[in-house]
Amino acid sequence: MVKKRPVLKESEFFSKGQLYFLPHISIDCVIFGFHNNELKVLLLQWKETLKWCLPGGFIYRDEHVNDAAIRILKSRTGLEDVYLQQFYTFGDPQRDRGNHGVKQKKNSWINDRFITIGYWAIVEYSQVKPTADEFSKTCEWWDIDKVPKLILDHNDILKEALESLRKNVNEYPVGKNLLPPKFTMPDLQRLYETLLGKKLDRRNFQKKMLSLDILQRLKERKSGVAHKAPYLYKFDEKKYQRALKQGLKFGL
Amino acid sequence: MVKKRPVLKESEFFSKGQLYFLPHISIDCVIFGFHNNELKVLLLQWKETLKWCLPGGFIYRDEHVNDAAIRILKSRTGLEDVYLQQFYTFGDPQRDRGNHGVKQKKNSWINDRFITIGYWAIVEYSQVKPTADEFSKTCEWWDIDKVPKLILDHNDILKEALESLRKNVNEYPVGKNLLPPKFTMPDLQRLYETLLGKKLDRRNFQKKMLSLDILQRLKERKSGVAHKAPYLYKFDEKKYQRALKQGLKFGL
DNA sequence: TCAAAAGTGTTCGTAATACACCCATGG
DNA sequence: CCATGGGTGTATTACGAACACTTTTGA
Repeated sequence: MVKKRPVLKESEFFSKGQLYFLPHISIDCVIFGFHNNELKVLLLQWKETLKWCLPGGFIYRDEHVNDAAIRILKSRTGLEDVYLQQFYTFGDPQRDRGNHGVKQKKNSWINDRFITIGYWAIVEYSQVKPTADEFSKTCEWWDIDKVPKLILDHNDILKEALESLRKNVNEYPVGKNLLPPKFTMPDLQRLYETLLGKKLDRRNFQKKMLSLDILQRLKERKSGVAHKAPYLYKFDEKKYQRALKQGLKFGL
Repeated sequence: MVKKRPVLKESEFFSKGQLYFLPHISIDCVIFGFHNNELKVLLLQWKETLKWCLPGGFIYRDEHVNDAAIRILKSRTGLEDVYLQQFYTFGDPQRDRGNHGVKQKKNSWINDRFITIGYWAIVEYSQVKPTADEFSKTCEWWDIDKVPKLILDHNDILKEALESLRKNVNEYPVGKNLLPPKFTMPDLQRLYETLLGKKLDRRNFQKKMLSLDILQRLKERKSGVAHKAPYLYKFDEKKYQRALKQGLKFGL
């Protein structure tokens, strides 16, 4: 169980000269969603500079790094129990060499060198309530192809996260996390096509997905659509969990 | 180019009360070798407690984390330019919960909580000169199946490293790094069998390896062996590099 | 009524798997 | 001289890729 932590304002980061957080170490989260057949990523905009960045935060001195990532994720999305994956730790001493830094206060601990631990998460778009933090003006979804220049090395981090996610696509059924509970086969295909960046054959795709034996076709069809109405599917929870344990391969 | 760093004794870790290294962050290296058809890992033994651990170290305040890993690796093996891979960052606040800690000096910075960044390396066994550091008595190769209880969570780290290495086996030709320049096809097969933990068919293995078109068969055969003398192979440097760029799949 | 999208099934080629024969060597 | 390990080739299978026809729907 993850310990509850108060949300601190910057003025409360210190107690008797002692920083609540570990110095020099931060966490950055790349939060992916899927909507309108587009892959989205959640970004924050700084109040003063109006520059964009990945949601991130620091680690309490007695907090598990993974718990810190969960906490940060929850504070920006409102979601718990999401698929969250640590993918790389960025340790360049000049991570701000691109000159998109956010130096704000002189001699602040926040201007020290930071090593950042990168996590990515896949979440159900419609469930997310994007929530800004104390330092930021807004928190918004961005189309992955339209992401602006971010602060520090956050564009690099995003790039690496995407690569890591793509590698996972063939080993983990990401649909469960990125799609709503009920979805159509074409929906699922769009998702994979977007993630993999290539077109897939409709029929072979369906065959492969069904052969994994983790989907359950519902009797209903999608209503109010043009052309022939596609069936709705959902993940069969039991089979899904069983398949996860023994590790399933996609090979798309 | 990696900056040269002096090897500091513990008494020299501080200058005017300022620690040379980043606090709370360490690096641990899992260094793999292959010898006598067995997968080996390089371990250090502490002088006082005689407990074993992974080679590790700290990060200079202005040093790239990857460079720190390279530096640590070189100081324990004498090798540069090895295949080194960051695989996970371990962030449990009670990493010493197993009670195999090495608390030595009270109130020392070294007893603080540490987050450690894990790297694994694959090296050519015969090229390595295992070298102990200031704190350790010896530095030795251990059979991967006979590794003793290590300090802190180092057994976990080793386990994760092995898993990460195994995942890489199918995407990276590890033979080049783990075998001597000249080797036989059975040698290569033993390596893969050890890494994957399963027997492979002799003939299919050879077919697959040759089909990758990165090996070059030499005219010589291995001498002084019982039974039919196997051919020697080496990696064709050009083809090897070309294959690496376009990414080759093994599927073993 | 017809274009566009969805459901279903067949063929084909390649790649993985299984397996058999001959050759060389040291004990 | 034969048991053991190594070199090479072939049959079989499985899976992914390519592809065709029918059905449904709203504009």
